[in-house]
Amino acid sequence: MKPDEPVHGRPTLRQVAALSGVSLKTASRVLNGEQYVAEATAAKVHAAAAQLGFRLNVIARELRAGARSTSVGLIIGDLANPFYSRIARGAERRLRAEGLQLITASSDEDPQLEHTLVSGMLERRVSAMLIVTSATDHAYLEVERRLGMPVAFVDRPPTDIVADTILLDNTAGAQQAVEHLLRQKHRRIGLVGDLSRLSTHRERVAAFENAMTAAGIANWRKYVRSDSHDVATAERAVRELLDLVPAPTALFTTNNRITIGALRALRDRPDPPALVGFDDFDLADLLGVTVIAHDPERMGELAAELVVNRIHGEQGPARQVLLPTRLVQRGSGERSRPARQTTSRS
Amino acid sequence: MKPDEPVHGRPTLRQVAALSGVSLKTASRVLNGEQYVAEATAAKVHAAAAQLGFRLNVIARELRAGARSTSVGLIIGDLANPFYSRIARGAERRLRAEGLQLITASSDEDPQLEHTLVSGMLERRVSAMLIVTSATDHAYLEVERRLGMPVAFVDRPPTDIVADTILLDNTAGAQQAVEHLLRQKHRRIGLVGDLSRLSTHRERVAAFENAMTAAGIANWRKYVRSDSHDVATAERAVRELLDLVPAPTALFTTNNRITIGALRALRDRPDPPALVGFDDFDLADLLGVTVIAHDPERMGELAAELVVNRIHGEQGPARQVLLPTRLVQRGSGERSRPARQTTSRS
DNA sequence: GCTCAAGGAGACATCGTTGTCATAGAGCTC
DNA sequence: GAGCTCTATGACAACGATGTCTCCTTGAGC
Repeated sequence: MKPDEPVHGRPTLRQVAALSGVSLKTASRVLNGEQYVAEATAAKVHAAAAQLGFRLNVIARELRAGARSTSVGLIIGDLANPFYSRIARGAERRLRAEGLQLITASSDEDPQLEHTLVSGMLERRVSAMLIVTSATDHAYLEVERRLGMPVAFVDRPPTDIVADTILLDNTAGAQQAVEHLLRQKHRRIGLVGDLSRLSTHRERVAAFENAMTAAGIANWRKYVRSDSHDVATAERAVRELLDLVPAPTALFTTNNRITIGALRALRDRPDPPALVGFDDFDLADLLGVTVIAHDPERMGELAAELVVNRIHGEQGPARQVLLPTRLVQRGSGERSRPARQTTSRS
Repeated sequence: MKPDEPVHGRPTLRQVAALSGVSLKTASRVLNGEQYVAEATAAKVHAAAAQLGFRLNVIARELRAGARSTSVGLIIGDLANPFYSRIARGAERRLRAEGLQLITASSDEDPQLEHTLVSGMLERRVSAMLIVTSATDHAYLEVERRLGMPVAFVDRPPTDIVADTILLDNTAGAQQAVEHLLRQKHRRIGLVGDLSRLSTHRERVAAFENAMTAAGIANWRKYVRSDSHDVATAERAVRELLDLVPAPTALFTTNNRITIGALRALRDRPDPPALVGFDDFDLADLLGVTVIAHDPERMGELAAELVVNRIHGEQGPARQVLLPTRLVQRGSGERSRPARQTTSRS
């Protein structure tokens, strides 16, 4: 009487079969709804399964089938940052439509941790990876690509390999921001930026630089502060900028958290500088914050779309998708025009 | 020459063994860092593994080991809602410390979808489930509990089974909100609430009712609007309330999205009512919104902690954890005291 | 009465690993 | 040199499921 011996632990198909007095295979047939099973037999098996609380083991099934698993990995910086969680939401939506399960992990923007997490997911045989990378070394993924593992990069391109990539048009976005401020006669425009390691940051700063230079402004570098990594450090960086003499009359903040840090720094200022932030965010409208908006959920969806196509066998060369940004004027970018410019000749 | 035949697809340990001319088991030993392997052999195997781009199949390993998998499932309403994504973040942090991988899925507050998602995760043999439930029927989980599957409910208790549960002290929180408004002589206090199906909503409404009744206010029911399910419907509900004659002089909104909807509705009002919202949120401080604050990340962490203990074999009865809330005054709940009360006798 | 098709059920191998056991040789002790 | 330990390796079964193949009954058709 071995069959029903392990009273403890989750029942297996073998136990269901034993309890209902049929073979393993017949039990399998019943629970998978295959044909050529007598009704009476099916009833017995179903009863046994219900009694034991049996559930098919999808893991074992997938192993046996040798097919790819039904999960897709996503690495983001921080699940609690709305920018990322929206990417995740978009990806989840698209994947679910394919019966795929999203597995998300936060890297804290740490390249080492990112690598560990990606490896863990690959060892768990996800059928594709979506990565918002913080790393600069992706060589380890080259072999994966050759083995046919679909990998899509989101928001930031890989540096040393070729892969499907979904990016924002950072250059156009930053340009929109700066030109908007320049049109209003701002000349001393501060920039508060993210970790310089991140490509998004670098592109936005480069576009800033180009626009400033094109406008004939020379000393812009003095008003650039990079490497803010959270709201608090951004707030400090903004305070620093505002304490300069002469202070900037406008600010460009390069992501949502930095914009929020800036808002905190500006809270009690009697005559706050103009502000344009990259990334839209909840309540930006109520706070009247002018932003460079885009659609993170769409980005996640598109990234999922790319890997889904690869999973379905698409073979073509790596694709690059560039998503547009748009300037949304809400007041903070249009206020406090520098009436009497002090024509600072540094 | 069968071993290295499948050039395509991910290599298996068998192929690594064949390429390096050792047995399957020896290759396994090398890649798992076991002892009793000659250095030269180990080198050969490592070389072969590197050449093929081999990665151990954790799925197969776990199947073989018969042990529980290293993943834990989490069901939330919506990944893009900061309240939920913070819960996820907290859970992720705690689970990672145990080497466990979080698998998150959004139920859109749909009981049917929730059931499907939970079943899918159980079939994927997660080693525990964390659930922010939107359902009222959890009988199907009773058999799981009996089989030793750790299940923790977060934010909302199960109705028909006993399980580990982490809740906010909704009663105290709502009471804090209402009493705060009552102390300032508000008598016509409106409530805008979530789906009445959700227990959190019902508890908050019940506490509201008790506080109002205790204060001798009779016609409170007229100012209650439930079943807002997003920002837009909440905004509409608030506009409705404000159009009543006499209009409420204060509002209590029962979650973050509803508070945001209320803020939108109040935006252009010359003489906005006082407002206290349940749930803290990003920028509430800048907007001067008085809230009933708590710590969703902590909630996720504690839930993870509970199931981790169960996974480690803890056997005791189900635990109930109640997390405190606190009133954070920021202005919106303290403004516009009803100077001349119109003593409306309805 | 015989053939043949179709329904119904089981034996067995297999997916990619690892635990257990067996084996063989080297080096040591007495 | 018999007996032992220790290192290094391999054969085999097993985890939980399913694809393939085979076998046994029936019943229809002639």
